[in-house]
Amino acid sequence: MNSIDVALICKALGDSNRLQIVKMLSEGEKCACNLLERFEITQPTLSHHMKTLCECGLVEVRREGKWSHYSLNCETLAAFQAFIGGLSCDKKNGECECR
Amino acid sequence: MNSIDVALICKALGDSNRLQIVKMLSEGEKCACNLLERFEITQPTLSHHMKTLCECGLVEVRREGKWSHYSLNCETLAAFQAFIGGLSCDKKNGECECR
DNA sequence: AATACACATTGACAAACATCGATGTGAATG
DNA sequence: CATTCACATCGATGTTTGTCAATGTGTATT
Repeated sequence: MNSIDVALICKALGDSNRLQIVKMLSEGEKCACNLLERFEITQPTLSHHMKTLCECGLVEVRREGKWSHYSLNCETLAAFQAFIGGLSCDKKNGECECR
Repeated sequence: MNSIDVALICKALGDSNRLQIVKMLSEGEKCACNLLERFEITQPTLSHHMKTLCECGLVEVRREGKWSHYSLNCETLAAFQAFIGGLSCDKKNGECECR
């Protein structure tokens, strides 16, 4: 997973509502109407957020009749977790090479 | 670490330049001028990005004479990694309860 | 003290974004 | 077939954001 993909996912998670949605999906698959119940946003806004989450690859949708079931994409989530988990806070090599 | 803090960090990482900066800081402390060399942005823009990264707590600064040395904040990074790492893609509980 | 350097702040602006009401679409139901 | 339901799309709007040129601030150097 390259940096552009990671940045897209981070941008998607940078909205509080979308982060909450992802947290809910972390508990298991949810349909749109169940998600909508838990937020103080309108249905078009939720639909827009789900589109954003799907487009970055973090969320996938399973259509069944009238309903849309959303869940986290295992492959994307694992790659994203690997990227974030790979960051280190070591302070080594602190010399400034200016001038 | 609560969801608002995580969303702030994600928003900060949602810009490609800032994500690249964080990746560089993951290799060790860097001063602003060394960071500036590696991006095609002006100095005020870099300064603005560093402020964003510091305000979400992910980056900390050490001033030394004319130079500002930036590095990742271990505590914040660990908490963020724990949050992201805690997300699960299990598909359990997929029943839609709409009507 | 005058100058040069490293970085921050300000002000401006175009682009992107979150949100909503209105409307469209496809599936189920009567 | 008309209606209802679940969800997507469209168009509009106010807000946020990334970027830059200009300028300010504090430190080192001459």
